[in-house]
Amino acid sequence: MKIGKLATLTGCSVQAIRHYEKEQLLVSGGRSEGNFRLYDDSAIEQVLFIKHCRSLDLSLAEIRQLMELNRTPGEQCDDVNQMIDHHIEQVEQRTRELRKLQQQLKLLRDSCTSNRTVGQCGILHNLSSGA
Amino acid sequence: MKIGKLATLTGCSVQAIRHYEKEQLLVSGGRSEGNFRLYDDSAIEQVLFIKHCRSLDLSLAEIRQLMELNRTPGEQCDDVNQMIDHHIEQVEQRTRELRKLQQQLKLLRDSCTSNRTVGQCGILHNLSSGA
DNA sequence: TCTAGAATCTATAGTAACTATAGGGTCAAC
DNA sequence: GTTGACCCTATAGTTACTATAGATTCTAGA
Repeated sequence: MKIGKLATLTGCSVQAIRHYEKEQLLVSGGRSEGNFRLYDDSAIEQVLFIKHCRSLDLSLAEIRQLMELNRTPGEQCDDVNQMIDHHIEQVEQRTRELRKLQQQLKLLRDSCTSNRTVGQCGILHNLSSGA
Repeated sequence: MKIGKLATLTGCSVQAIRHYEKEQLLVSGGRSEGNFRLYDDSAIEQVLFIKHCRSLDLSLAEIRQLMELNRTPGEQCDDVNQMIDHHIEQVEQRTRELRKLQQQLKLLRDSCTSNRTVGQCGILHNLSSGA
C-alpha cells in the first residue's frame, strides 16, 4: 500500500509517517517505479506501536530505543522497565509543578474582582510586586 | 546600566533579556556610543514582572498583553481576569491529562517484573497490542 | 488518447522560548 | 598596545510535528 492508505488505516497524518521515517522509526518496504513509498501490513503495526507510545508521551528517541530492543528478544528487558520508571517520575514531577502552579494562579485570581480598573487590578498589582 | 548588570540583578540570562526585547516586552533606554544597550532602574522591575509571569507559565504574548494593559490604568481590568481564568483552565486541563497518563504508565509498568527477557517483557507486549 | 484531479514527492518554514555558537566590535586596566 | 571581560548581530538547535510551495506520478472519465 502507499502512504495515504497507511495514514488512513492508522489514523496518522501522511506527514507524520514521513517524519517517523526520517527519524528512523520506520522503514518503508521500498519505492514504486514512480518513487512512491510502499508498505506491507507490518507497517500498520509499527505505526500503531508508535502512536500508542506517543499517547503515553514517550519521545521519538525513546520509541526508537524500544523498537531496537524489540529486535533482540533474548536480552533482558531491564532497560525497558527503567525507561518507563524514569518516564513515570518525569510525569509525576510535572504534575507536582502544575499543582503548585494551579494554587498560585488561583490565589492570584482571587486578588481581583469584577468592575475594577486596570489601576486597581489586584492581579496586575500582585504580578508587579515581587510577591 | 548595561545588559550584563541587568541580567545579574534580575537573575535572567543576557540572551533572555535580548529575546524579550526582540519580542517587544522590553525597550532599552537607548544605546551607548559603542552600541551597548543601556537600562535604567525601571528595567529591573519590568524584567522581574516578566520573570514572575513566566514562573506562572504565562506566554510571552500574554505577558505583552498584560504590559500593554498596565499602560491604561483607567480601563476595566476584565481582560486580565479573563486571561488568568483561561490560563487556570488550561493548567487544570493539562493536570487532568497528566493524571490519566500517570495511571496508564503505572498499569503498563506493573505488567512487567525484573529478570525477564525482551521477548517476555509485559511492557513491550502491551505496547505492541492495540490495548 | 487526452486531461483533470487526486495523490505523492522533496525541501523548507513555522511553532515556543529560549540556549548555544560563531565571528566580530568595545572598553578598561596594566 | 594588548589582554580579557563584556557586548553586538545573526544563525542553528531544541521537539514533534504541521503547513506550504513547487514539482512529479498516477488514475479515471470523456
